[in-house]
Amino acid sequence: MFLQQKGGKNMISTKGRYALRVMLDLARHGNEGFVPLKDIAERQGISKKYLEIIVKDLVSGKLVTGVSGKGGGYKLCREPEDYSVGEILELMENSLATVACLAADAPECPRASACETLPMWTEFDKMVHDYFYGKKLPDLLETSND
Amino acid sequence: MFLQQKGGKNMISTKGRYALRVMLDLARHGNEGFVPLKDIAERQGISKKYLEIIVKDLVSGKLVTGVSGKGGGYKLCREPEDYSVGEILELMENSLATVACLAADAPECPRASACETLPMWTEFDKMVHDYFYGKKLPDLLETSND
DNA sequence: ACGATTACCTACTATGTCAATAGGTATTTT
DNA sequence: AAAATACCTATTGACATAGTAGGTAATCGT
Repeated sequence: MFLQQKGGKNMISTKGRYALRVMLDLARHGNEGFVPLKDIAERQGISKKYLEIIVKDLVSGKLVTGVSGKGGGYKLCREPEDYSVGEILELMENSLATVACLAADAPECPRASACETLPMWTEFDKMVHDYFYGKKLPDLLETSND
Repeated sequence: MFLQQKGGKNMISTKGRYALRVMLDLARHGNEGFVPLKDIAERQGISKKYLEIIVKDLVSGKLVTGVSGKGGGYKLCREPEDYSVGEILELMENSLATVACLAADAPECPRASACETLPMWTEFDKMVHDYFYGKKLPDLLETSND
C-alpha cells in the first residue's frame, strides 16, 4: 500500500479515503451488475484483504449490497447523486467531529459556557459538515471524467 | 482533566486546543508582565504538568517567551492580533493537513494524477487552512468579552 | 453434483500517537 | 538563603490505525 498514517494523525484516515474510492469505483463501473472486489482492488491499487474490512462497513451501513458467488460482487444501493461524501466519511470514521468536545458521544463539558474557543470549534465543525454533505459522488467523477 | 480523546481520532487534539487556550489566556492577562503557568493552569482547569509540555512547544516555536524565577512566567512575543489560530494549531499538531496525501512530509503519491478524490482533499485542505489562518486571537476574545 | 468464484467472518499483530504523570535541575527575584 | 518559577528527561496506559491471515458460506456455470 502507499499512504498510511499509523496512529491516526490526519482527520481522514485511509479507511474513509479508501471507502470513498470504492464508492466512486462502483459509481463508475457498476452500470452493468455487480462489481467484484478483486477488480476494485486492482484498479485502485489497494489490498483486497483490507478492502474487505471497508466494504463490510459499507454493507452494514446500507450504502452498498453484495452477492456471493460467480458473477457476484458489490453494487450501490442508490443512484450516485444520492450519496454525499459526508455520509460515507461519517460512516467510516464513526464521526466527522473535529474536536472531542463536539463528538456525539462526548459528555457535556462543564466549561462550555465559559469556553472562549468553543464557538469557533462549533462554527468550524459546521463548515466541515456542510462541505462534505454538499459534495455528491458525481461531483467527484466529473472533474477527471470525459 | 476533562475532555481527552485517546488514540487520536479528532482532527484537533488536546495539545492544539489547550495551546490555543493558553494563548488566549496570555492575551487577556498578559497586559502587565509575565503570567505564571500556575495561574493559567488554575484558570483553565488544566494540569500544570501537561501545560508545561505545551508551553515548551510554544516557546520553541517563538510564539511566547518565558522567564524563570519569582515574578517570572510567560508572555506573548507579539500583539494578539498578530497571531492566527492556524499558526498556533499548525505548530502544535505539526501539520494541519487533513489527509496523509497532503502532509508536508508525504512522499508524492504515484496515483495523484489519476486520483479522483485528490482535488476534493486539496480544496478542503485549503478551506481549513484559510479558515484558521483568518482567525486571529482577538476574534475569539471578543465574543465572550465585555 | 462439482468446481470455481465470490462474499463474508473471526481473529491477530505491529506501530505510533495521545494524554498525561513523575521527578528532577536551572534560573531569577526578594 | 529561600522561594518561586521555568525548564528538562523519562515513563506509562490506552487506543486507533493499517493492515495480515486463514477460514466458511453462498452462488453460478457446466
